[in-house]
Amino acid sequence: MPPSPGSRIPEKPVLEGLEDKWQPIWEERGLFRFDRSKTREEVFSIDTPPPTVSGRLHPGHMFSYTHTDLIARYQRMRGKEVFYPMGWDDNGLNVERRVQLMTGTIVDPSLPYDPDFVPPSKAPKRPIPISRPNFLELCERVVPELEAEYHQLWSRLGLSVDWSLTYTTIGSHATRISQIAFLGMVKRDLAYRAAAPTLWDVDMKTAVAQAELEDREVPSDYRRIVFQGPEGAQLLVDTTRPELLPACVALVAHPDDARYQHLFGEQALTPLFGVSVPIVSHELGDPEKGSGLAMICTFGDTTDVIWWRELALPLRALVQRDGTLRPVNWGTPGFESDDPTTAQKTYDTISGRSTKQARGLMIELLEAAGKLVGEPRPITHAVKFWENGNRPLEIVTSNQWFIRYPEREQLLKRGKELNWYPDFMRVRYENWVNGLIGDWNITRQRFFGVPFPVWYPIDLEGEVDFLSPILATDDMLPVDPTTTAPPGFDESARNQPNGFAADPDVMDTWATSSLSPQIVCGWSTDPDLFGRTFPMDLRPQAHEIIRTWLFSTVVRAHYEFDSLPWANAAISGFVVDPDRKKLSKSAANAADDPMTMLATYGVDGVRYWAAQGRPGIDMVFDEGQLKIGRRLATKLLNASKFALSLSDGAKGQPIVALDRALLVGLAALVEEATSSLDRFDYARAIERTEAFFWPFCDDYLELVKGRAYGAEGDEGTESARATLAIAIKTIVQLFAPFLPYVTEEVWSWFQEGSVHRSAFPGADEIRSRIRDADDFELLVTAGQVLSAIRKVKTAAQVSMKAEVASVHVVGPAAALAGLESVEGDFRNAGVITGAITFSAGDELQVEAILA
RNA sequence: GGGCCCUUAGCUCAGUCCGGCUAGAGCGCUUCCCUGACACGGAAGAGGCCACUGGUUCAAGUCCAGUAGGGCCCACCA
Repeated sequence: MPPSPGSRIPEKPVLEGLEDKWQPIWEERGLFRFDRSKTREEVFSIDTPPPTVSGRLHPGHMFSYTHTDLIARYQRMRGKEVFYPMGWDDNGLNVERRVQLMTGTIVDPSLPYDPDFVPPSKAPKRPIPISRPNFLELCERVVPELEAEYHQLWSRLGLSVDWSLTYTTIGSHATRISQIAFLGMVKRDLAYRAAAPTLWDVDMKTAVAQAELEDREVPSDYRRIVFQGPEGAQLLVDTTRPELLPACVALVAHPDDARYQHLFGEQALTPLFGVSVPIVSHELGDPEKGSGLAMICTFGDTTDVIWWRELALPLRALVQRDGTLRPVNWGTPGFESDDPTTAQKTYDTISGRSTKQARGLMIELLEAAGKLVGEPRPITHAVKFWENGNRPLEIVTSNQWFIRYPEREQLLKRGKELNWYPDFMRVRYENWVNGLIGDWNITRQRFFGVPFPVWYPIDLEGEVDFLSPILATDDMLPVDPTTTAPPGFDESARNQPNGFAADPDVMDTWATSSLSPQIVCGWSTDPDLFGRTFPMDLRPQAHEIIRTWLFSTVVRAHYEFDSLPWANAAISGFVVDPDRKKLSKSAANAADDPMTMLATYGVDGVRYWAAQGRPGIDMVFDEGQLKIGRRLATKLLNASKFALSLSDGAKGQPIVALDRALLVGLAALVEEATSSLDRFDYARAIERTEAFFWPFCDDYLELVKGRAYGAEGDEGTESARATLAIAIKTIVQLFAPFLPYVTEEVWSWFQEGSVHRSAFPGADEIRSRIRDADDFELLVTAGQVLSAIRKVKTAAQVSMKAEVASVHVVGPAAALAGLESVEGDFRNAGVITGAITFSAGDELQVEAILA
């Protein structure tokens, strides 16, 4: 028997302080602790996105993470044991860059470890070069600080995460899982090492994956270069990259291009370098572009790579990893020339220069030699950048680890198996799958990341064989090959002839993130947990990383388990500013600082705002919505207080027609909220609940409060009290996933335990209290009558408690029959002292005369 | 170049799947009311060629075709 609420309801309930009151209690009681005795059928498991801890916190973080929590709290109330871990993505280039900026350091792998190194308190202008081990130490110190910031925000926001299940993508567990999965794929020949042309960021000096590319429009100039064709003919070739002329390996045109048909199979001579190159045809040649004849260089862009591969052209690579042109001896194999002396003299001018510097010099040289035709023609074209980079990517050839992509059809089939919310997001996945080129390069030439658990043999001459890896054994994992020797070797053989060399690289961050289900569910380490949580129920994430995180996770689960990693993917939208641009991380202002928002509008207010964002739909950041959320929370507090004080110890049954009408609407609401939340459409659920709640306060409460105040034992009074008790309990539960703090507070006034572990209301239970003839319309009509009476008072500019002498209601007979039963409630709510009369008519009309 | 989504009141959005009363809500605005849950409140009101053009239909915000604008994803960038 719950204690009487009267004693527990505060005189003046307020929102302030509810977070500080309840959050520690939830934590202390382990309310969201995962109970691993539950079976897979009883569990709802969530593959939480581990946020990259490198950026400034902004409203978008609260937005999408609230969405997931709404689902988690709902599923928990539906009786599911929710498996809701949280990860930190502290692995990868972004964090590495952040740590470098924060500490004012830069890694120089050639430096020895300095055990006494301490970074200056204020980051210096010029970064201090430090060793790789020193840098890793800094990361280990700084990253937890970054994570603490996020943890503070998440727990304040009321995320019902089980914080004992926290993981990091650089931690030893994630490292071990990444390495086990990697070695397994190598053994099954699903991962392999190869030298290949690779998109390369010359500033960060690392390979960049297709998924991290971004096109940017940049200005450039077309220059028209004169090649010498057969029999001295002049061939005009347009290019934006004249500096790559010495890397030219062929000229190409479309097979149907009449202007060049007679030249296919012939040779041309490059100007200045005198290199003989074939004239070839390929479908990708575009007669509309420039002269229709293009030079193929190794490598200027990804089309060059396609041409080079498909036409089996020779390699004449010049661009180095730092973005400069490497030294070349002209006249030697690979660089044959009709005139090696001129070629060398020309090339020496640009050798060692950056591609940009070389471009200017090459144009001058060509001009001086009379090999340029016409003026530069400025264009703007899309150039590939690393999404966080500053200079265009170059293409260099190096040794990299690749994961083979599954067959396209299989990937598309997985995409169809997955339930997408909203469904149209599947198209993005399919677009990406259909555009895949080559395999997935998972190598990064970085320092802060999961190392490859491999070494390479060194022969007697001291040459490293980078294509014959020595694999770590599973019992060694996690392993850092730069500090541990491979099986069968002693540390003294490191970097020695007939010894070994460590793989110098680390894995791409997605190579680890793609294993998030494996990491959290205990794959290969905790088979019992794995059996209770995998395949997971839900992957919530943003649409921008469908092509990366979602896609790569599907690939890994496909290989490892021949299944999907989860049944459902809920894709949230972005928070955008009023210009429809993604809310910029740099445009910081007080209004969109998360902690300020939470303090100003309360957590429940902020969560209300977030819940407006429907799955997959971007939402404009609007401070007004936060105010509304706060208002709703306050209203819930006050209305609950009132309803509970009236219904204290209610023992009767809802027998009055108006009361039963309310329950009809309530049951329908519960049904709609349930089906919406089952579809991850939390926005609709709260919208419907709110649309029920306000008229409940304004009309129903006003109508019945007089009756509920009545004498104990009176049937009408008992009916109103019983109905209020049912209604307020149900409403509080429906709001609970959205407004966890205020609902928990109200719940504590009249119930034991937490609302967040209570059973979500069922429509059938409510319907068991009503009869078929009951109709919600009665309440709607009664509300209209009440509204009409208020209108008269408003028009007369008098108080709502002004007395009404008489009321005459005209309306359809069916409506009137019910309304007559509400007469007493009208009297109380409308302050009607005189007669209330009814007469039949077509439309509802109300005439009220003030006293 | 291909694709997806969006366009409804000054603002932010429901309603479109499955066509059906006079197109809804909140914010903002105007006027009024301190009534015994709430003034961090309440009441009432003004405000809309549902982007445009055609079609289907007894009936179109809703279905079909096209156009324009915005956003995003993808693409071979000489």
